[in-house]
Amino acid sequence: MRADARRNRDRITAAALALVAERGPEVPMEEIARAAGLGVGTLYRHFPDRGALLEEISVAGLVDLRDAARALLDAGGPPWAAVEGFVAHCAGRPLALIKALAETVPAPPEREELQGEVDTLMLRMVGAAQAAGALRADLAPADAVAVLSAVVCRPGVRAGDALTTVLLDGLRAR
Amino acid sequence: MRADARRNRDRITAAALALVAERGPEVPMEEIARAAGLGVGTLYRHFPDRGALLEEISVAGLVDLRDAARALLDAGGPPWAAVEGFVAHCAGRPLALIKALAETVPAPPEREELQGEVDTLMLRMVGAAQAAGALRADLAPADAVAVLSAVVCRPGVRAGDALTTVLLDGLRAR
Amino acid sequence: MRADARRNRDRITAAALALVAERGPEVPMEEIARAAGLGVGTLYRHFPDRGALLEEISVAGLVDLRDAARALLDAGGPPWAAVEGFVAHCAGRPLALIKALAETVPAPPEREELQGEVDTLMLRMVGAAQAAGALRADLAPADAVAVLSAVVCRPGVRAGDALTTVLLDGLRAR
Amino acid sequence: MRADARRNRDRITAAALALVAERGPEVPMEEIARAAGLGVGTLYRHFPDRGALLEEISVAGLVDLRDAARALLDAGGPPWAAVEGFVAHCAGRPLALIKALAETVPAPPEREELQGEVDTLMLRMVGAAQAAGALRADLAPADAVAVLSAVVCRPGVRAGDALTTVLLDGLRAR
DNA sequence: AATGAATGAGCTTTCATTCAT
DNA sequence: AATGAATGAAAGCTCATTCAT
Repeated sequence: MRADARRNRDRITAAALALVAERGPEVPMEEIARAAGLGVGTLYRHFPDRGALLEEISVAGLVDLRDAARALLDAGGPPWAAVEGFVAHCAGRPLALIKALAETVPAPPEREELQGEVDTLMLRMVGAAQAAGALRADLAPADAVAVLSAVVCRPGVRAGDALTTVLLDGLRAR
Repeated sequence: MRADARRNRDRITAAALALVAERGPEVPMEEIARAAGLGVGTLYRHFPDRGALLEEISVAGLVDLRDAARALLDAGGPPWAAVEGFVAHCAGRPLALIKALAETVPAPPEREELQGEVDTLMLRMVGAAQAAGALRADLAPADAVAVLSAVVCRPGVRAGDALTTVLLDGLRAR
Repeated sequence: MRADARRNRDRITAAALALVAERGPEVPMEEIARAAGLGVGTLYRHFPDRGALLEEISVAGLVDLRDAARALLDAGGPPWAAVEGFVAHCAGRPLALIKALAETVPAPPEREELQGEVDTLMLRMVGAAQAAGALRADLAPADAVAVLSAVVCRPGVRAGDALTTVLLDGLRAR
Repeated sequence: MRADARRNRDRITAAALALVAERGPEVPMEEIARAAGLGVGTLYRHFPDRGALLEEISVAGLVDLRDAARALLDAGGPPWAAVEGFVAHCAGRPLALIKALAETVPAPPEREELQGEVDTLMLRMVGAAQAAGALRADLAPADAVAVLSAVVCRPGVRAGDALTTVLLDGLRAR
């Protein structure tokens, strides 16, 4: 792939991410192109249709999530620190968007798989924290994961804000 | 207003609520009309444009919220019970939708005012719970309200589900 | 169907027939609409997409062909007269167009069936003429039908012109 | 012109001929280029626009036709044999396409002239056959030429097929 | 008053053509 | 000279809204 094509592709995904986050998944393709400083035709050369573009965005988000979860688990610190670190990592990322897209765009196999990896990693994270007695034991691991996901995916969450504080306190073993 | 007109109007708002909740705020007007068992023309007789219809939905939701909050406060029970009662009341209502609309559709004065009333009532509810020592005191009331909103605005929220439990536990004074 | 809708539908098919015959099956939909004195939206209300419109045209053409063939057979005149009459009927109709469409647009069951009826009727017509000793016997009936179709479908054929004269003389038994 | 440029040009016209015959005159330029194993840029280096490419195709077809007609006339065999030879020569060539293009693409002077030459040659061929008593005399030469064109321009024509047989028999003097 | 047909602006997508690499 | 990326105009189609029936 030519260097300029690569650069343009990246500009497009960045612009799309920003605009979709701000205005929803129906922003005119032309605006995305304009925001990327390109013509629509170029956008369509890189992504055959809107679906492909949205897919790219959601996949990139999941990759980021998976990598973060994996790094925290591999770091080998205290399990609860991994949970806190994960929440901090997610805060401020447009996960709401990614989740919304995951519901809108039909999932390609690639994304199914990624979603599965993320789920598995989060389950391990939560399970380890429970095993260490840091996370309350009266929740099924899957429920704890669901709680984490739900909070972390709200637009505008920030590490240390009231919601994450309450969430982490609510999850902690007494 | 004639009885049949009233009935038609109600059918329209019900259909719109259901369809917007299910398919997003861009559902074709024609589908809303069809779901209501009416022609588009009739829909437009009741609501001059899509904005007015969405507004109606969100206003109706806020009215319901305000009335519930007010009733719980007026009931005079223990303050924490009011908080739990509020969560229970909201369960199963499409508040997420209403909130989303509130961000999408420009707010008419009527809704601004309603929103203000709801905010005030929730602040009173939270303040009372803090005064009674039931709700942790290290949170600004406005932050506690934000957390409560987050609990209540999840689509599909149920009283007693994992997230509700965790967040209410996190809000409680130790 | 309302009277005005019916009228508009007919205008659309007439305009489409003329324009497609003149400029090929890719004429802008907007031009067809304009030629019919209508907006594009109306065109699309009647035909969900270009394919549906082309289909309508080709089906109408086949119906006409079938009816003509049937009438000539039922008239009970001399078999060769039916063949001549059929050629005369077809001359000047945009059958080339219909045939071209039949190759372009994927055939719906309705058209398959019509095509079958036309084929059957033409085979009967040709078979009768052979049985009567009017049409040369060294041609398989299906070949004779193919010859007839091919000539009759050329744009611009006219009854009595050189091509039809030569065709009929060439088909006649010596 | 360099040998490779020549080769590229020929590949392009061959690919264009095949694709246009198969899919109509609106095949994307990019597909023609791909079929020729080249980039679009190279295609445009050889032909300034689509019109020029189509023109090239139709001109090449007419040149072939003219040369064949001329050779048959110059061969000095029996006039009717020239007619049959002409039909045989055309079999398998996409003359229908060439004719269609001749109607679609505005004719440059070069093609006008070629067309004129072909017409003249065919008229001479037909005239000679009439003079020899082989071709029926009750047709104007131009009409006989039109019939001959019809024979020869069918896509898929083969010497000896049903239509060719019927029409040549129809043309023959009794 | 209800209906649903007509309108036309707006968005998606395609593709001829140009031009940087 | 060849390539294939970028452009933007044009065409298909959808849908909010209006208005004749």
